[in-house]
Amino acid sequence: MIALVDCNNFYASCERVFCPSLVGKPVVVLSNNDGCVVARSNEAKALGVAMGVPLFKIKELVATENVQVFSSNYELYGDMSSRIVSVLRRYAPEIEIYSIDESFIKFDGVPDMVNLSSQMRSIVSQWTGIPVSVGLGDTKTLAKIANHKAKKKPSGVHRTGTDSIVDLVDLPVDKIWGIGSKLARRLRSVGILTALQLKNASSALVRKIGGVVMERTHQELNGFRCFDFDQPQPRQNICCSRSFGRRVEKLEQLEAALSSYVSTAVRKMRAEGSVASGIQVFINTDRFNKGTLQYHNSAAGKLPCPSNDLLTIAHEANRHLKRIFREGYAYKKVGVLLLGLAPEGLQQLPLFASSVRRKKNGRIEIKVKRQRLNEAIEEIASRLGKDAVTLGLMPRKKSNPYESPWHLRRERLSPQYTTRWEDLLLVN
DNA sequence: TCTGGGGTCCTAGGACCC
DNA sequence: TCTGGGGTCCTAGGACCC
Repeated sequence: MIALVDCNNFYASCERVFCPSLVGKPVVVLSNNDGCVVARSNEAKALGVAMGVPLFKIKELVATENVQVFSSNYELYGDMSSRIVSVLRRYAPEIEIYSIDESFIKFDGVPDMVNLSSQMRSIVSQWTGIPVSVGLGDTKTLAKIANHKAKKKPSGVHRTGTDSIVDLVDLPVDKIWGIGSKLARRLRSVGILTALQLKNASSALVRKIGGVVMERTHQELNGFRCFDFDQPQPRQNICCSRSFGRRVEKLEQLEAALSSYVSTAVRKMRAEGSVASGIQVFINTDRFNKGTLQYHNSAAGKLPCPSNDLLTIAHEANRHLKRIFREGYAYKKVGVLLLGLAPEGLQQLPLFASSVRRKKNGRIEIKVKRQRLNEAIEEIASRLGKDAVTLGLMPRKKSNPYESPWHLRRERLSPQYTTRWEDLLLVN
């Protein structure tokens, strides 16, 4: 049996834990730059606030209904997420963290799963303050469907079997995990509208319409596991990009933003102990602003040799940016991807690299000085915060973030209750 | 005025090999 | 008239997920 534990309205619930006066009120959490709604409390859903709607489109509703609006506080949500996982681990021989608010748990051979799930659910709630729902099924796909049903039950726990006709008969195909809008449209065109119809369709037909991907989903609906538990793998790619608070036209400002994103991406990569073999840089104008000239382009290339050296990568990124930058556009976004990630130490060294030395003990040492520099940067950042040491291209933090137009808008940010001493709540 | 960010997997097609 | 068969690797693009 597989359980899917999913936090209810996760970001909105996190805000509530430390601000109980929000309980019972409509709460929404916004995407970066305070752009779109990405989480809603039940009360906000009841008011008709749609997932992904831009804030400016619901401004009136926010005012008339007194909707509580928050910027994304990823420091808080990330920390709450790991607390929840640590509670789940007490119950779970095997757990796969699927996203910031969802985990799969393997419970093969455990009797009375429903009872255990209820227990687990109330402990998570008691210890972290976050409400979760638990879906149970023989496959991940069925556990997902069960979770869907669990969300609507007061008990918050539901089991879906391959024989649970009632769970499948009225479930539209696009609500199935792995079936998005495109595949759903193709299925509807051959008269398959519900999960039950898909389950009972022939493998050949499913294969023809949706390829091997949908065939796996089809198998899973019939109780055959196709998606196993993944071991946490180091990532293959790391991407860092942001939309700007305002439009940006100057190359220097794009360079500043890009080098800041490169720093973030390289920090993540180094934390995973990986090196990148290539990078890609992309820039976009504002696709929503039809009135202005549009331009989007990207440039990619291999690094001279696989590396996790900040200065090398920042330099390459900047070179790519210059290749694709065009004068006369109002840019909205820039980003960098680190590609072809592999564990450090396994990479092939360049044949004639002069910077490679062999030490007495036989270990190969690459660019010793640069390595020390990177370690020093990390050390400073870990003690004094990630903005304490920056590349020369990036302006130092200033009192008014809008002096550099690419900075994020985060006007409704709650405190980092659990990760910053200054933000700890005071109890009288 | 204002519309997010970060991933994975699969497939098709091109370039190349013998 | 008629032009093979089997591979690998890479990239771009599409589809999906949260």
